[in-house]
Amino acid sequence: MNDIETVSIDKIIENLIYLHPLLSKSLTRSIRAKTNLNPGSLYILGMLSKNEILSMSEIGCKLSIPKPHVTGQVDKLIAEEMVERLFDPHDRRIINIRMTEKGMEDFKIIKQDISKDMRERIEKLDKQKLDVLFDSTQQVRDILSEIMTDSHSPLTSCNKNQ
Amino acid sequence: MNDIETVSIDKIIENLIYLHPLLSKSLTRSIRAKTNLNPGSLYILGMLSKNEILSMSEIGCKLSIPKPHVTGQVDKLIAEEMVERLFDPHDRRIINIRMTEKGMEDFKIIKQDISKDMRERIEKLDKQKLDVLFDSTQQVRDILSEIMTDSHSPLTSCNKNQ
DNA sequence: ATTAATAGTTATACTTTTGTAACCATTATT
DNA sequence: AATAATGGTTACAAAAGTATAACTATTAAT
Repeated sequence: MNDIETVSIDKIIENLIYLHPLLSKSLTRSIRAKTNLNPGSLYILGMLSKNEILSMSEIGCKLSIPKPHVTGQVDKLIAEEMVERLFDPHDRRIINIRMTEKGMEDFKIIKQDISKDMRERIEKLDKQKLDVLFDSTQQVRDILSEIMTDSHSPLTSCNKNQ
Repeated sequence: MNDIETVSIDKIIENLIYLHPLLSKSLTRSIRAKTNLNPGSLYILGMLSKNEILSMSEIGCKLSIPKPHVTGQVDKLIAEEMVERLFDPHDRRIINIRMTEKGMEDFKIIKQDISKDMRERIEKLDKQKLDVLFDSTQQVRDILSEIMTDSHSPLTSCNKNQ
């Protein structure tokens, strides 16, 4: 790793640190204002929309949520009938979670609702900046999703008490 | 706003929603583990490193933090001697905040500390992906910083009781 | 001069998030 | 068969963020 790359990494991290509160406030605020769900359970929905079936542990692993917290969040989603438990025939300890049809429909609407404020801001951008934002968020997402979740590494990294 | 642009906006928002928990867990966890500060006060430092001087209200405005909360967070930073109060000669109601030398040095070290875990992951990327991540985080940051903070709009949008 | 508005603080209550320890049921190991 | 490890739950405590009302000091408006 040479000097130029080290400087790049510093800058990347600085960008991410700066970016986070901007996203955080906007998202959590509108999630709370416009849905009955809390941010955490919504992120589980997001993860389930990318991975059709996940066990409780896998959810905790991918989102870095301690296991007891996963139980609570999923309970809320089940109460709303947005996800369902599937019992694993091969290992009766495992409980798999999958979105229901209702969950997918609701999630779609929720995403539109919570994005309303942000949408109004984004709509003011000119075509060129819109394209840039589109491409760059996609790239950040792809790369971070690759390195930040632990799903690509052996299960051992997720076997802690979380 | 045509259909293609609408679809782009949907996708951008989906990307940001997905991105958020990935950043959130990693950052807040290491902030707690490696500093005496809480995430909120660190975000204030981040904002002050981009805007040399900000009043209490402007801080709350830019980070969407209610005013009483700003007081508490800044108090913590002052206790650590990382920021200082400057009294405005033109309007004695206003208290401006600026990072101290110590604050800048500490902040630099803190950033390195909390980025350690993330750095290890980013370092595994090949040169090409590193460059892409560098450019795209920069672009997301520039554009979001433009539209997500209220600093570009008339003060009226920040004069609520926050 | 009086009133209204602004900047910031104090105090309080509340919700959300986070962390941890102990526990049960099931499966794997020896 | 006994023990250890895993997946998940329950329960509780601590930390952080959020919201609101009431207050002081200062400035602006009439």
